Amino acid sequence: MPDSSREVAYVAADMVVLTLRQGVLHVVLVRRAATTEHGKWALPGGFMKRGESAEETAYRELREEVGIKRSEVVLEQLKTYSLPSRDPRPHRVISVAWVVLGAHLPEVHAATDALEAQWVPVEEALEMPLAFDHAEILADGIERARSKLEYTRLATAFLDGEFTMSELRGVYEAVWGGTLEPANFHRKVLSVDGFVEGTGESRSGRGRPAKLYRAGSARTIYPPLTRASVRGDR
Amino acid sequence: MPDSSREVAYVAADMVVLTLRQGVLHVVLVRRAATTEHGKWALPGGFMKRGESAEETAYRELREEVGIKRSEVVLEQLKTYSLPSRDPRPHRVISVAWVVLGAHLPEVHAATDALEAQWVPVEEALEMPLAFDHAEILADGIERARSKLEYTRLATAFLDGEFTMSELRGVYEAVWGGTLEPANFHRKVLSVDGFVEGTGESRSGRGRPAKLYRAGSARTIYPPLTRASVRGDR
DNA sequence: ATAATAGTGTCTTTCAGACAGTATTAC
DNA sequence: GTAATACTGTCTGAAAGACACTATTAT
Repeated sequence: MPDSSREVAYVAADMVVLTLRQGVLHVVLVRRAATTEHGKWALPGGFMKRGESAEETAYRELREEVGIKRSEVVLEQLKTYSLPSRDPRPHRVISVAWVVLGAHLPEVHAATDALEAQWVPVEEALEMPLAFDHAEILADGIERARSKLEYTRLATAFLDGEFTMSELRGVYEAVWGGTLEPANFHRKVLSVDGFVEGTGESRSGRGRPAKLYRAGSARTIYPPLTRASVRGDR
Repeated sequence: MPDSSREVAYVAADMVVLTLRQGVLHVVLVRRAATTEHGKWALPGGFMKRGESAEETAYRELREEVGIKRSEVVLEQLKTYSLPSRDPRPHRVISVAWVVLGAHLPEVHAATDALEAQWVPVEEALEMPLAFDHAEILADGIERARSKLEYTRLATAFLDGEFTMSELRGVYEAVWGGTLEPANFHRKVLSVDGFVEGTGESRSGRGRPAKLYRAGSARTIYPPLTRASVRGDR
């Protein structure tokens, strides 16, 4: 390539990995072992290797850094962060950020490039100082998850293959913060074509058994569910 | 950087530049002068230079390649394309794509790195074979513009500082394809707090003078306008 | 039976869509 | 005046939110 004024950059994939734990939205944070920003909390992520796409980098780092398998999660590209000031190292590093959603994701363990890795409630994580521009990425990622719940079936990515209506409502309540009126939620979800489909089975718990559903074929929900309907808890 | 398995990449900014011309949505395409994909139609774009962010690259290329000034447009980051197969050259090139919206953008002229540059109606452009993965980027960009009109004030980016309700409706009709019921559109827009604000002035045309509005302070529109309400023209 | 959870019915209000009708200009 | 465009009023139907009520289980 002739023009040496062109920048050459390392490409990182950084991930906002979200799951529900005891009904609370959590995100994975790792404490950095590398010398740059050593000891600081950060989002998990790593560098794109030769021949990889950024998406493959994300999947690989999920497995290597936090022990999460490709089949357990749904990936959604968030945004690319490219300010020269975002990384103090002399070479340029741009970050392609991802939102990663999964059901019952396992405990995370620190791999080689982290001193520590753990699930942190997002409300706490949003208050923590993070390495690089990861606080901004985290905030953008949470907001993306919140808004995508409105008009896509994405909430089902937080649940197993079969789930109850209460569990689905619980996802919305956890991600949006607050409560939703059960009757109206129920009616709304069933009125949207392809959002969920009944399995015919039920699951017994403390009270009346709940019908089970699985994710339907619709990718988007119209008309959307709206955050306007959350009732101010939390 | 010790690990040589890390990929190093050139970073391109490619742009889906949209404007309305005689009520029809148009996009800028350029015919490539470079040897790679020579002569093919492509989205305007170029490589990130040293010390630039990808956003600055986009603004610079807009000016250099198609003669559009920063103040004339609104930029919105679309997505990053990073498949190794997306560029035939031996070094990696990833593209950070942008959607660019402007009012009455000028005729475009081919700069040094293009044989030709012109405004093309998007319906035509979507049918054209384009260089690299630009056909996919274009389709994604159009869809982004269409969906963002629903729940943001973005439509005003296609208009001058002061505009009539008909002009605003014309933006929606051009981008979505079809017609909207004028009375309902009018009522809806005015019912959304901060979407537009009246200037007190009017503009005379062939019929009754139309009140002028300017963009309001709201960034998002709630409840959204919906594409469901377009009446099937086109 | 009671508590607990799941699910239904129904009332009210809001708002979108249709469309008839009025207002203000150019000619 | 007429044509053209801008704007308003009003009816109807769909759907959201509130909430009372019924259903089915475990204990």
